[in-house]
Amino acid sequence: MLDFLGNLERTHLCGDLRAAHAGQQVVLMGWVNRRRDHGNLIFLDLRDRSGISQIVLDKELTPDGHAKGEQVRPEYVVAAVGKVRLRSADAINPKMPTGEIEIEATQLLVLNDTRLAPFSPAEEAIQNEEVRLKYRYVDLRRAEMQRNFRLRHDITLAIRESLSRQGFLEVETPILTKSTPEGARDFLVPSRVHPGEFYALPQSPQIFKQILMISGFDRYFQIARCFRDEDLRADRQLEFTQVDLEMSFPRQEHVFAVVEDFLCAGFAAAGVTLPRPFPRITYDEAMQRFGTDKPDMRLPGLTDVRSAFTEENLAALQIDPALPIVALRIPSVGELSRKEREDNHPLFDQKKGAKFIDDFKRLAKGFPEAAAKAREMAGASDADFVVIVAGDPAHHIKASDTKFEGRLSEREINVYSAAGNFRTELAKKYAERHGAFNVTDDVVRNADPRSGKSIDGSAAFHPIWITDFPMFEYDLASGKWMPAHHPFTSPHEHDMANLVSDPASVRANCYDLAMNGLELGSGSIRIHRKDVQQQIFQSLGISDEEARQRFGFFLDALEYGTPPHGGIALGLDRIVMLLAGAPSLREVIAFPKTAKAIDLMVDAPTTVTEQQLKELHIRVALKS
RNA sequence: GGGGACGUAGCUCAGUUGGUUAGAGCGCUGCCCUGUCACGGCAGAGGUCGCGGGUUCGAGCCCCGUCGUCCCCGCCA
Repeated sequence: MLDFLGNLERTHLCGDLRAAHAGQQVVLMGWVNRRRDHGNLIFLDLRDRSGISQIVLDKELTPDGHAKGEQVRPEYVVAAVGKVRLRSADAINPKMPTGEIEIEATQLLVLNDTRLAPFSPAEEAIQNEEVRLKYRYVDLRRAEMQRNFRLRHDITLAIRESLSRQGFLEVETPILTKSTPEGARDFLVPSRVHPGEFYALPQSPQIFKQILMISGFDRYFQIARCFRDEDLRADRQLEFTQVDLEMSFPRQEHVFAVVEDFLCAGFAAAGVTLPRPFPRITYDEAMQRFGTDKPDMRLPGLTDVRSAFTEENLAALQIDPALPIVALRIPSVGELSRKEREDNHPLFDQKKGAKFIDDFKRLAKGFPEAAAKAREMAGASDADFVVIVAGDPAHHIKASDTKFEGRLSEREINVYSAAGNFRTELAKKYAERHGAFNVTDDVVRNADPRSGKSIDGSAAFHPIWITDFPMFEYDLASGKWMPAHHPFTSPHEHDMANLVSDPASVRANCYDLAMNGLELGSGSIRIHRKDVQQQIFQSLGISDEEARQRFGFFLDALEYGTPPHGGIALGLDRIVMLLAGAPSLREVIAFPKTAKAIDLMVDAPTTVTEQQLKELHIRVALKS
């Protein structure tokens, strides 16, 4: 028999009670986390979003409440009325924040019962992701998930406040809009009113925010939902949230300062101090030092070990002397057996025209000096695992040989990136041995978001700006230069003259923010002049007609007094994921989709009725 | 589109070389218990071994297919 709430009002949250509340009359409401029945004495752990308090139901004190206590089961929703009392010294539970007190109940109301869920929110996460997502409402009751979403709220709020303080205005842009030029597949929404025509969901508010600059808003931001119809990953969902911003008359410096301010504010909200300014490196430097444009700096970078080898060495080892020769080092891995090393070989990307040497014993037999010098240059101790990565003359891949003074060629980048990818994969595999990621786990675990205290995150989180990306990338398949970014990215002013003649030499005025091996965001100074925009379209092989059809409205807008402007967008979900120490975005998104793009709780997507299709002028033609 | 891992009770898992009636812990149900907090004790229920097909005297185990979840490549500036 269930009780009505009546006039009863909750006075406190379960997790807030302390010894100081002793003697106070309280009313708590929540879920039965656990029940311990000792016959004439029953303990209930009552849980709400704040935590847990112990309710004592004594048959002598409250025969009625005790009788209800016998009937309740875990996850029943109850209200407990009673007095806070200090526990006797031997009954104190030091493991609980509320362990010094308990509620001596005078009344227990059973507000609702429950079906038995397939798992208990009182426990750790179960392994079965399918069940967790189907019963997401139960999963979200778990303390860990409650913590993640409170963290997400705190971070988002701090970011909003920071941007508002810096003069940014939050403006909402349409969800039903037109295909945007972000390169991913669009989600389309059929128009009922306009047969055969479709809206697209935004991949980002890109064009709208640029137009807001033309409109004179000067500084815009939005915590914006974005949609991309691409396959999912642990760090990629179909819909995700970006901290999106744009500002007028900026130099790159200004964008960096704004981002560093709000990101530090977000980290501070999570109880972590991030030192400023963030370090910066160019794209070429990032490739040389880490073999990737999103370096994880918690591990040693790549070392140029060319000088460890003589020309004869290189010839004997069949290494291309014209390409980089680098060593990657994973600390404290210990000596690997031949089988262990061979198991690692699939982790090396064969398609980059590079080869590797991971058998130092063998190398030392043939080339003792080179082997010793290479290890020494890489700063390797005996326990460190070192791999040499170099160009393979036997597997010369198709790539551009175009080489500009002071810039990396495509081939060089390929060798670096083969080394960088191998480094990342090995680092993941041997994480337990080198322990370089533990510092991040420790900081995340010890951070106390709402305490007002902040712990030093400088060793745990490594933000880094990557600048001076190439404007174009050589596409092996088509043999053409393709845009590396969306077509509104401004080239460097002094590279502008080479746009058509030497596309490979042109650097883009864009930048990425990376942290711990994750791309957090990406932005650029935009093109604000119609003549430059036309040149870019031309060099990208986009015809006037196509440009007009896809973004004619935007080209028009550009002609009406467009200020120089630029901005950036950071993945909010990823920021929260890092600070929650979560292995997947699903842990920080309330209702995420599976790797096959299914929402298991609501069961979406589904077919729709013929009537709905008819109204939308849609006919479905499935491949048989 | 491709590669890999997993799928046995509600959950976490074990299951030997293919061999009788498929096990454990937790959870669940009932009874007992006034100081537990992962309470304890006694008793009990609970299985289409993801699904379909095949091999075999015999399949949880072998083979083929399929479905689902996860991870990765492609894709996502």
